[in-house]
Amino acid sequence: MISIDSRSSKPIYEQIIDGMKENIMKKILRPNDKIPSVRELASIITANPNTVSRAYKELESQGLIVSIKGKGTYIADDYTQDVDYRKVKQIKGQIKNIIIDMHHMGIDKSEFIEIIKEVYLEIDKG
Amino acid sequence: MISIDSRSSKPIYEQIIDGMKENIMKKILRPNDKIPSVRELASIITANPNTVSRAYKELESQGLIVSIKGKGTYIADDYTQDVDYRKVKQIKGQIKNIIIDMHHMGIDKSEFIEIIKEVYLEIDKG
Amino acid sequence: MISIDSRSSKPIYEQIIDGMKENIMKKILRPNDKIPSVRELASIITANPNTVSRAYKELESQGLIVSIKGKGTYIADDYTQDVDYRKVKQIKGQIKNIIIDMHHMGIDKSEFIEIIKEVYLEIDKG
Amino acid sequence: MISIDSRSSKPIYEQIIDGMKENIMKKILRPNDKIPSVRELASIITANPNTVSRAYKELESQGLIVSIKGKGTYIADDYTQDVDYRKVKQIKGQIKNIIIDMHHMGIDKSEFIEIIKEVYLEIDKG
DNA sequence: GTGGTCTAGACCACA
DNA sequence: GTGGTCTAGACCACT
Repeated sequence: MISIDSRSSKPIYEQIIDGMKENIMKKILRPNDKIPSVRELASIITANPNTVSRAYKELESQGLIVSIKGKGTYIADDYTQDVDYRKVKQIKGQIKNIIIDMHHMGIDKSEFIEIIKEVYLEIDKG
Repeated sequence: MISIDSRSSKPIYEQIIDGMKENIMKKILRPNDKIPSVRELASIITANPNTVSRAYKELESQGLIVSIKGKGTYIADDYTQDVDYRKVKQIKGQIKNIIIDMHHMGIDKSEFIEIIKEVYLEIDKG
Repeated sequence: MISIDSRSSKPIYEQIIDGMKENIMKKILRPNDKIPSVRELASIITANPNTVSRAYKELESQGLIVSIKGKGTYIADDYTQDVDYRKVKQIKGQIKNIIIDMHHMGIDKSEFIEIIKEVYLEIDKG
Repeated sequence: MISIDSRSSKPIYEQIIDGMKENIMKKILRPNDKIPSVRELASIITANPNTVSRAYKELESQGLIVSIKGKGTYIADDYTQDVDYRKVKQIKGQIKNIIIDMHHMGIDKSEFIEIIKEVYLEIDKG
């Protein structure tokens, strides 16, 4: 369900967050679904429960999942967040750097938008 | 020439790299232009020379600038890099995460592409 | 009579306590009314009897309900508690935190008092 | 600057968060002020650095402070957040319970609003 | 058994 | 020295 690359520089807890979000977007996980307990997932991906807990807490603070003491953790009912303009601004900065890198490899605007569309297709397929 | 936000979470050496690349893309810096020495730039942006040095080393290893002992540092002649498929793949991963975050805020494909176009406009203007 | 949100972060026994208090405040439950037994209520709201029992014990220790062995559980005769200054002080602490959070969202004193009044209306209506 | 009650049931990291927010609201801490490093504050309040770190991370994700690796942590420039309707709704639930508790102690609407005003005065004075 | 909190101690990236 | 990440292990509240 979630694949972890322990050799990646991306922190494990972020990989869990991203993996979970991807599963939700692809509707592999749907509202009210139960997800693995902190300890279960930790043992599946051979990570420390605290690491999984941190990811779950972050997902909960973003309103994507709901944790209930003594019962378990569930996908939230309404997982559509409001548009966070601070976040959009930050993402625009990321995109700017990507565009500049692409430019230095000779990839222009239309080619870049093609790449974006490819990624959308990959998400839909995967 | 290069603006540093010391309160950003992005490391200063990366900000220098990105700023330099942006200047090259905007043709503010052209091939064979002389750029400030490590110490000069460090004093201009009030950073540690070690930090500037790290940025220059990175830029040189990417072939964007050339250091000539006893003369100074220059923008490389041919600064168009080859398409590095490993890098493209890594960027696709970044884009995937951005798309998923956007999706959770209710921003779909066409709106996202609009945002990309906005960023292109901002780069051209800026 | 009492609605339980099993996906809330608030413990179920607290939801039972709060629900019971709300019913008393709204005069849906009046002094000497008989309330469901622990097992009955547990089956109604599909909770563990231990959980309901804990809530009843708490309510009884606060003097809001009375259990009579072999007969059942009843709303207490005089359910008006004395003003507990320790509790008022603790609630003031809660309010302080709420005020600070509101302030950071740009909600000032008069707007906050409006919100309080809204809640009073909702309780009267509900 | 921040007082911790280790005997309180409120987690230490929340006490740090609330204390910091209070200091910001009272303008004891102003934008761009440097706050104690994770290790410093941990030693001042005799808590574990991880605990302080968790509080700082939460404050950063709320946009109140900015952490810079290798430099330190600072009060954010613009600490006014948008109105978060999910949070307002959650707070309304808290207020509802407070109102019900107050009612059971014979404290009615106008008296309750008086208490709110008292808290505002205490914050301004303190 | 489930999540929540806390401590202790380690290693890394950055300035 | 500063923050960021991770592990290991402990205790508590809730079901």
